[in-house]
This record gives sequence, structure tokens and C-alpha cells, in this order.
Amino acid sequence: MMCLKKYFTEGLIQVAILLSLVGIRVDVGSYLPPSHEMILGPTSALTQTQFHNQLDGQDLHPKSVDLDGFFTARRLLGWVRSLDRLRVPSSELETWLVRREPDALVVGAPGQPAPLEGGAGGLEVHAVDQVGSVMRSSVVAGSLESEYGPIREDSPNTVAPLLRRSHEEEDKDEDLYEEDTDTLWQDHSDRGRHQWPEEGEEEELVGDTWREIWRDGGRSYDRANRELAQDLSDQFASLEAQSSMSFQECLRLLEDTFPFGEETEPSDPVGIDLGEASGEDPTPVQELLLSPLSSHEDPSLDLEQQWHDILAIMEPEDMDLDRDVMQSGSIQSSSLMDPVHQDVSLQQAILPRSSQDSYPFNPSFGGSVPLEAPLQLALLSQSSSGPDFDFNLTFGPSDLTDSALPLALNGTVGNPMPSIQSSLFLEEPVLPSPLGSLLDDALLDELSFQGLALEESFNPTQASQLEEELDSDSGLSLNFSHSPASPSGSEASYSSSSSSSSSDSSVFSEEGAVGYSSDMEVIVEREEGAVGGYSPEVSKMCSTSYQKPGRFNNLPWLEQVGHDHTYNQPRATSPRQGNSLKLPKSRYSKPYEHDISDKLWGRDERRARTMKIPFSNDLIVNLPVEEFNELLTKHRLSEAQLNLIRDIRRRGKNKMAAQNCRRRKLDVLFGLEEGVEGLCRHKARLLKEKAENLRSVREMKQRLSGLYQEVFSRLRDEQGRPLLATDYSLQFGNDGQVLLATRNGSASEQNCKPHKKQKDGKK
DNA sequence: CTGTGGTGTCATTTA
DNA sequence: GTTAAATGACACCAC
Repeated sequence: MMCLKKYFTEGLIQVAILLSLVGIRVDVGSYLPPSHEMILGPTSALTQTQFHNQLDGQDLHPKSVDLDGFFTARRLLGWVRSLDRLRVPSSELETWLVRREPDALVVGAPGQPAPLEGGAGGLEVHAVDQVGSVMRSSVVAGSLESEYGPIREDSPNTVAPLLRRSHEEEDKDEDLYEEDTDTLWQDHSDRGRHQWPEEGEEEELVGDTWREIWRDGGRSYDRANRELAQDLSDQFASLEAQSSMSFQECLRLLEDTFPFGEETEPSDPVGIDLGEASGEDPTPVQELLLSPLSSHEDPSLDLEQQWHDILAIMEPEDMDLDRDVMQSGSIQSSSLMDPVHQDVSLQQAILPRSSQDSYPFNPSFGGSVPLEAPLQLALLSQSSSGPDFDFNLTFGPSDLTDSALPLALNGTVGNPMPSIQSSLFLEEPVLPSPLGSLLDDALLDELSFQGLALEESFNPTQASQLEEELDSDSGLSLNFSHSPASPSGSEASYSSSSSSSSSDSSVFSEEGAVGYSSDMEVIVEREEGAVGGYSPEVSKMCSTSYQKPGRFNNLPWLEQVGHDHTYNQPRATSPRQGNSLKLPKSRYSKPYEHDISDKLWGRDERRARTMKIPFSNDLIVNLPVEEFNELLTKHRLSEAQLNLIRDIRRRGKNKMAAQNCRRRKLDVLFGLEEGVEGLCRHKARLLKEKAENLRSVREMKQRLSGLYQEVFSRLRDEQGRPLLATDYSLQFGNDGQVLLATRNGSASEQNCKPHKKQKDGKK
């Protein structure tokens, strides 16, 4: 049923697109608000231009909340894989193609036949060739996507939820896991952004709907092309029918008569169109293409900022974890928690508090993913080398283990965007994305791509294992592995998220300056999902939310951290966002923080505390079923507690699902809007070409007519009288001979004067 | 005060 | 049968 419903809806939209192509006005715009409005809301007033102007890239899309961390690992792996395997969903490709039409033509239509060269066939070829050229241009499609992507992330009201929370219901838990996932999201936004949906199972992120719609849209697009070509062909055919000789014959005659090649052909639809087209759409993509690195770079700055953020936040987190470990012996005993606590203890043992910079990545490691423990260990040891250790070394391993090092990518890889852009779109436009076996190659590819020294530490088998782990354990653990013992784990995510968000913002802003596209959204979205599924919006919120006094009531260092992250403020570009940011900030800075902090706790969190639930809501929500059940069984919980826990889990999951769902909807809408716009542009261009071709044909007919007159003016019958073109027609034999035939049936053929008309010679 | 958009939650369906 | 995910619908809140 759902499928039918979905297809019906999509079908309607496709029909609309088709109709618009065919010429029937379908005002989709009336149904689809401007993309930026759809995404950012009318208040945001975030037009593309505006977006470009917001170089700080602060506007993070509030809706791109991706909640499922389950796919984090896979997506990241997919992203890694995408580094070498260029892959672009046909839908995106088509979107881009439409946008890139002009350039595509320029680039891809070099072999356009001369107008007179092939008659109808030539024209048809032209039309077809356009498609081909467009397709060829797909190689550079990546740039477009990358340039447009950030828009989604740049959403304004990240803080809206915060505001709301600050009012009455204290949704600490929501904040916790939102921010946790957000952290992941942000962390991986850099890399995940370039990643296309990997596995078919992840369709929920990309949205099968989206893909299918786009695929179908692409079909429509192709159909439109074909229709146009056919149309032109038909027109030529009709012209042929109108004239007494075939078009080929006319052409041949003309060729023989005049040196056409030397003439300046006014009707060179291709040339004209191309020329116009080339200047027509100077999309930012071109910028990207020209200087892919220029727009996204400054890894050093990002790194620095991130590093500062991490340093600022890591410490509190660790402390918190310490406390948690101390407090929750029961949890420690839980096998479920073991990995996490291993991490913590390891870190505590190995790293002095100041050197726990690497910890931010720990949160990403699933507490339920035992395999990650060793990797983390390696990571920690590396990072323990000192505060100024090499980022590459520090972050590399985490990258290996996927989502662990969200921040890393920016800094480590430098700017992954360009390379990814270049590579991203080479892969098959075929929609059925390559699923299945991803891991090993992807990881290895990643290593080669990043050129990090990780290879030594990397083990393909490990990767495979990791993949399995990630698959099974899912991003759930990734998201919250750090939080099993306590909400403090969320703080870790906060820190990383905030820091990463800052870096992200820079990247986004740069990208934003380049362009805006749904493709990017999609990528971002995937990243979100890949990272743990939380949106930039949330990430933004994180910046403020981890300042919540409630959390830091007993954690002075956390308070400090909280007050430290003012770099997020400038992000408040939209009024709404600005307000949202202001309120929490002012509140947090007030002395009655404690009172308010209580209000900031989530309802469920509050209940959980009231009920003395021994584990965090994050854990409750994100733990895999088995582990969740195990957790419940390991604690003696009352029925009320169990019910509450289940409710918390259900609500939490549903909340994430809802956010996912909404984001998907927006993505679909946005993609459709893009598609419609692109198709309209394409249609306009095709119509223009058609007009050009018609004009060309008209001219050719005129010249042919003149040529006829010219020829007949030189022909004489036996009596030396001039022959009238109205009475005779020229016919071409296969041997190249030109014969005269009478036009009226009565006198037909008798007068077939074998005037061998070597006009060329004559002339 | 109303409309709009964002978000959380519930109920239901689907895989 | 259970679970997770998806989604429509509703309510609430902020603007």
C-alpha cells in the first residue's frame, strides 16, 4: 500500500514534469515553494545569493536532522569507497545535467554536424548529441553537488529546539542523543557529504522515493530529448515531402551548385546554441571545476578550530566519564558497557587529562563494538604523544574505524571535497547503487586517498570485521557508545560536534559560496545518517546546548567549556536562529542556571531520573535490541521503570525516525524542485534550438528555391526556350546524374531531358 | 489573534 | 511475534 501510495504521488509529479516538458504549462512552482523556503523556512529568507554571502556558513539546516546512527559506519565506509569509485545516482546526475546543459553542450557537442551536413539526420544527431554531451559532462557533475550541498546544512534554526526546551519540558535526553548523533553527524559531515548512498538498505536515508522520482524524471528528460529530436526529424521529413525532391537531393544539388562550406551559415544551431549556452549558465560549478581546491580549503584553520574545541571539551567529558565510572559500578559490570569503559579506562590510564584530545572520537566508537576497542587503543596511544601531535596520525585511525573521528576528515584529508567532487561523479549514473561488498576496498581506498600513514595500522580483515560490527551494532552504538555510563558521554559528543560544526561551517560556507544544490543535500543527508544521523541543526544546537548549566551543575569544567564556545554565535544568521541562540545563551549565563537547567532536562530524562533509571536515555534509545534487553535483565527494575524505559526507547527512536522522515520529505521536494527547474531550462533550450533549426531549414529552402531558379534559368528546351521550374523538376539519379522531369502528370516524363547538368562545371 | 513552520509524540503500517 | 523504521496525524510552541 505504501508503495502504491508513494508511486502514485511520485507519478503525479513526474507527470507534471513531463507535461511541462511537452509544453503544457504545469506550474509546479505554485505547489513547490522555493527550495530555500522549503528547507529553511520563509523566515530564513535564505536565498541562494544570500547563502553565498554567508561565508561563515552558519546557517545549518534545521531539518537535516539525521537520526539513525545505525548507518553511520556503513555510510562512512561508503564514502571512503566513493573516494575512488566515482558514483553518482542518476537522479543527481540528471539534476546536474540539467543545470549544466549549456556547458555540457559546449564541452560535449564538439562533433555537431554542420547544419546542412546531414539533413534531418544531422539534426537528429544534434539533438541526440546534446544528450550525449550532457552525459559526458557528468564527469564534472560532482562539483555542482559539492557546491550546492551545504545549503542544507546551513540551516538557520538550529537552536529552535533549544528554545523550546528551555521553556518547560526539560528534554535532557533528547538533547543528549540528539547532540550525540549530532556530533557524529557534524564530525562526518565533511566526509559523508561527499558520499552517495551506499547500500540499498540505506535507502531510507537517500530515500528510494527520491531516487526513483529522479530516475523517472531522468527518463522523462530523455524522452523529451528524443521527442524533440523526433519532432525535428519529422519537420524535415515534412519539408522533404513538400519539396519535389528529397532533402538529400536538395542538399546534394546545393552542394554542387554552391560552395556551401565557405558560406557563413547563419543557421548553425549548434554553434549558436553552444555559444550562448556556454555563457548562459556560469554556475558556481565552473568555479569549482576550475579551482576545486580553492573553494573549500583551509584545513589548517578548520583543524585549529576543531582542535581548540576538542581540547576545550574533552577534559570535562573525561571527567564526567570518570565520575560515571566511579558511580556506576553496575554498569561497568555490564558486558555491554565493557568496551566503552575500556576506552575510558584506557584513556585515563594512558592519557593525562590534558592529552585526551583524542577522546572526542571515542564517543563515536560503539560501546557495544568490541572490535573498536583495540583500534581506539591505538588511536589513544598515538594521540597521547602530545597536544601538538600530528593530526594525521591522531585522526587517521579513527577514520579507519569510520565515524570515530568526525572532525578528522577536514583536517586530516585537508579538504576532501574537491577530490571527492572530482571522483564522486564518475561512477555510474546508474541508480542501483553498488551495494554489498564495500568495506575492505573502501577502507584501503580511503587510506590511499588520504595518503595517511594509517596503512600500517590498517588491516583489511579488521575492516571487514569492523564493517560487520558496524552493520550489526549499527550507528546506534556509534552514537552513544560514549554515553553508556552516563549523560556525560553526551557531552563528549557535544564537544566534538561543536568543534566539528565550526569546521563544517567553514567548509559549508565556502561551498555555499559556490553554489547550492539538492545533490549536496543528499550527500549531506547521507552523511548525517552515516554519522549518526544528526543534523547540522542539532549540531548547532549542540554548541549552545552543551552549555546547559544543568549538565554542568556539578562539573565546573563543563561550565567553562560551555561558556567557551561562542564561536557558534555568528551562525545565527536567520532571525529565528538568532533569537533561539540568544535565549539560551542569556539564560545560561544567568545565576539561576540551576533552576533553568532543570527545565532543560528532557521530560523523559527527568522521569528517568525520578524513577532512578540506572542508565542514560541515550543508551536506552540507541542500544541494539539484544543489548537493550540484556541491559534490562541485568538490572533489577520495577515494572514502572521498565515501562518508562521502553517508552523512552520508543519515543526516542520515533523522534529520530520522524526527523528522518521529515528530512527525507524535504529532500524529495527539493530534488523535485530542482528537477523541474532543470527540466524547464532544458526544455527552453531545446525549444530555442528547435527555433534555430527551423530558421535554418527555412533559409535552406529559400536558397534551394533560388538555386532552382538559377538552374532553370540556364536550361533550355529543344527550341531554346527557357524551362520553367514550375513545369519541371530536377531529379537526381543514383549515378549522380540530374534529370529533368515534368511536374504535371500529363506531360510527365516525356520531357525527361537528359540535360546533364554539370552546373559546377558550367558555373 | 492568526497563520506558518518546526518539533515531538502517538498510532499505525511495513519490512 | 518482535523490532525498527516509516509515516500520517495531531498537539504544542515560537515567531
